[in-house]
Amino acid sequence: MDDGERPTGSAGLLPLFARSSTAEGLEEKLRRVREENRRLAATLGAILADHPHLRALATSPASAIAATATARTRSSSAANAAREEANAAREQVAGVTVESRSKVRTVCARAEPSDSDANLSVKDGHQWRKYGQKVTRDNPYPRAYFRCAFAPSCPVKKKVQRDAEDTSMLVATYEGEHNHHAQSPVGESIPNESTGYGWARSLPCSVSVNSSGRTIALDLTNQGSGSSVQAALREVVTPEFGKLLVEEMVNSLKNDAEFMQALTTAVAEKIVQNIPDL
DNA sequence: CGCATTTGACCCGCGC
DNA sequence: GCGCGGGTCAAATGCG
Repeated sequence: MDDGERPTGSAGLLPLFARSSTAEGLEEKLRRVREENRRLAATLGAILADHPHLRALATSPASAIAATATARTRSSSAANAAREEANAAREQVAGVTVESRSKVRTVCARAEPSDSDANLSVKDGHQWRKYGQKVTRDNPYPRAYFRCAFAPSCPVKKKVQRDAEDTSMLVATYEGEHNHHAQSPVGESIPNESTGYGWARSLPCSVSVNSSGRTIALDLTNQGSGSSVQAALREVVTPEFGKLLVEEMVNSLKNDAEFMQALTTAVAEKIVQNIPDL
């Protein structure tokens, strides 16, 4: 997508990370950063003020967004796994439900239209090697078993199965934790097509959105050249689409105090990194 | 030819 | 103890 294009919903979002080719003074940069911070804080404050009901939703494990995806999940083949994790800590980002216990996470993601039953894939920045497939009793669609292919010693396993009732949904269950960084040896790049799992290990927030728009991953540690929330959002299929995504993301995250704190911290760190002399 | 995927067989845990 | 079902193994197969 053309860098010049920008989803309307993200207009003005974090322009501070835009690369400056000029040798404009660090002071000026700092001023812009501070101004941007003020704007962001004001915007978030206004949003929170306008939607106090979302605070209650966000603090409830059965929050609205989680309910949409989770309900589908639990009513189907993934119900057993989901029930087993009834006491698990829950994390969520718009459109994606992650239920986690210490080492088990269930992730719902919209399947790519091109995904066949034999080609289930939930991209998450890791390389996986399929080692088995099984048709389970309560789901006509086969369950695929994957191991992390990046490191032979990596204990992480992943199960992916199409939802029996909503076949456009994939349910991925992760077991264990990667003992290496989320990176593939041959660079399985996931520019705008990944599902969230990395946030479990890193602070949110670069934004990766799959083409269906139901899956968003945030990873602030993923700040390659030109990479930023703004840049990532530019890769969203259409400006309208991006706007919707932004709204959904904001709605689901803005009342999460932990997320906001993490976001603030991460943004501050990035500012410091971008201004070495600061 | 090497590597990833497929797929049938086998193992193991759990419920009856 | 037995049967069932989920999970894993490993040989066969396909593909680049």
